[in-house]
Amino acid sequence: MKSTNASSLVTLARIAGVSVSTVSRALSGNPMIARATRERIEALARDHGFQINRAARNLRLGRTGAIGVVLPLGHETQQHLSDPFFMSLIGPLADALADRGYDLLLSRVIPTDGQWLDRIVDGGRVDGVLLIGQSDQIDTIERVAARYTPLVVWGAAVDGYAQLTVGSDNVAGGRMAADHLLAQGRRHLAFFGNPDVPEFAARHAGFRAALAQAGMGEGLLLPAHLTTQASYDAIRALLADHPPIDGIVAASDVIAMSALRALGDAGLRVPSDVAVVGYDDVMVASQTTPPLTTIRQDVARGAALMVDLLFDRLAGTPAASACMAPHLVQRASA
Amino acid sequence: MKSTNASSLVTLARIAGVSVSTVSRALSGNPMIARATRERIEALARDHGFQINRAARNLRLGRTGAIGVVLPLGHETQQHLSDPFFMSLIGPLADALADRGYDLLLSRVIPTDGQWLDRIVDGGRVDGVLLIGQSDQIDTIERVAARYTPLVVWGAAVDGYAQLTVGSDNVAGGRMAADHLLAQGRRHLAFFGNPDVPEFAARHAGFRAALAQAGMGEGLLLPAHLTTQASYDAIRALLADHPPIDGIVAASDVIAMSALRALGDAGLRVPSDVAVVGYDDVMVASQTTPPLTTIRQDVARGAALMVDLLFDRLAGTPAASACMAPHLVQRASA
DNA sequence: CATCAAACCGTGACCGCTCGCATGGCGTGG
DNA sequence: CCACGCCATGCGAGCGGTCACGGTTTGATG
Repeated sequence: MKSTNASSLVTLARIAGVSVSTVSRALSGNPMIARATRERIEALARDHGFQINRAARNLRLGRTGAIGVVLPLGHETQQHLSDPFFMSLIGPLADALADRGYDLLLSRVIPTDGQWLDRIVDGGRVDGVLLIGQSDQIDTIERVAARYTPLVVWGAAVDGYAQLTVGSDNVAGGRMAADHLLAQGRRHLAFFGNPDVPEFAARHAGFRAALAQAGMGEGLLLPAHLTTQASYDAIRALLADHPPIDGIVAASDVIAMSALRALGDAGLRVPSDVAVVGYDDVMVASQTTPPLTTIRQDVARGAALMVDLLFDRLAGTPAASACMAPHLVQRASA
Repeated sequence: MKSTNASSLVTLARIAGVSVSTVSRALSGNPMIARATRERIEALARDHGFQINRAARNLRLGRTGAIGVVLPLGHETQQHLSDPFFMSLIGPLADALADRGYDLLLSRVIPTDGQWLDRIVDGGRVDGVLLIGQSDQIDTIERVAARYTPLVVWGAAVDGYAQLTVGSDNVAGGRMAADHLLAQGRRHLAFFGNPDVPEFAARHAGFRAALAQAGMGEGLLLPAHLTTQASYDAIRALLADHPPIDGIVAASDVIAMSALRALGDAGLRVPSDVAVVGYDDVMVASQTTPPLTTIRQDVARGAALMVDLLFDRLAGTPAASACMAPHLVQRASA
């Protein structure tokens, strides 16, 4: 008997022969309503395809019912491409938020001033914010996080910063990548990635720690940008000097892919001449030639964690930054 | 004087010394309000960081202020990975909708029955729906499109179907890819892709048309799935028979990348032994080895078009499906 | 100086929902 | 048999806007 969509609670109430408030309570599972009544009303609602008006409900409850998911694109102003790793977080986030009855309000921002995040949290359009990556905006984020609690960011937990973060242990990941290369007998390692991005800085720190521990010095640092063309160019330029490199740790798979291509174009073979390990294990990492050895982060778990922490914050429950252990996925590039 | 967020129209009205309705009208640009008054109120609103409560506004106006962007994942039930091409559409869509003051409500659905789209459009949570891809759900989409007009789908315009679509000319694209291979002297062509997806079917049609015109017969069809592993396996299996293939048109870049890897693993060189052309020109297409020759679709323009058409529909203006010309991006794989 | 439009602005109802409080019905002890 | 308490339900205000309608100025005009 799927009839025309009963437009409001009053319609349903009239049909059921009870008051509006009874219907409201029945549908929201309020125990004050007798079981029989509730079940009768629920059945009626189902038959008439009735769904509560969220806008009205949220207005009354003084909330928006939406969570902002924002992608800051601070480090890549020339192109609008977003990192495939971050894009892959969005799907699981959408699912997790939907499970909790919240809408996901997506926005991308290219930070032009220090106020971009203030505008979002003060806009009154969301009950909380999930930041996908710190980009090079960690200070702005920190300032806002100090006054706005329902904010969770994917990225690095940096000492002295209070922002609530979820991420993998980037130091461990960087170390893992370097150790893997060292274990293969590689001796001249380079790290490709812009250390202005906190996650990359942490990976670089892990990389250096591994080298230091092995007594291999500092290693080389190439602060490659995230855009593919820029990093390709930078890598080509570096390679032109024929530095004695036999192992590369890339701060992301995207950079690793640029490296793969640059190495190939420079006549170097991977992994025989130089081994490459990436970071993230994005979907295409297994499809490169050779398939990319990389440090995997658990996207699905990370998304779930971010949402959990955010709702802890919304509920006033104390919440602590979460750090997940990354692990090495060995393929052919190293 | 950025003070505490003036919480409502009445607060601002009190501050401005006018009535609530005047503030409402001033802020919505109603010409009934004197210019001076309006500007004064606008300044006040700005100073106090006041932003209109969208939930209340939308409730009163009887709309939701949100557009649903939905990713149907019909053809890839085992994995949740979404096609990078579709993911890349989301960013520009978010921007275009934000420009129009609408929120973007993202959801992914794995169609389990024929009602998934009905639930979305009848849910009353969105004013319109943008479907990212037809997947294998074209009939469900068509049924809903017949009764629900604010619906635009990215995909193929199929003869006899009334749904409003935006997409590139897939037949032309498929033909273009095949012609490119034929022009290089390739004679034994194969098409990799599942023709249950309407866009892929159209690309395949173009592929066959090109072969027919060149008198090269039908070509080979491998209905590869979209998941990378499945398509890789299928391609390896095909290659194991050593068919006389010297050119491959892949229905998407993701499939092309699987093909590249499968060919390499089978000891075949690209492009000398077999040339490969992909479809979409996703970000990583330029990073494969060899870089992928592919058929490019203009994502940004497509996103803008989808939003334009949707708002035409919302306004009651007649709108027609749009078809954009694809073009060949020649790199090294063919 | 009275009159009247035009131009502005204020009043109040209402969008659909939630929840504090009032109310009705019924079982039970005195 | 009545007073009392408790449980299930109804009443109505109000969340923050919008807009139809009516009221008040203002300036031009007879």
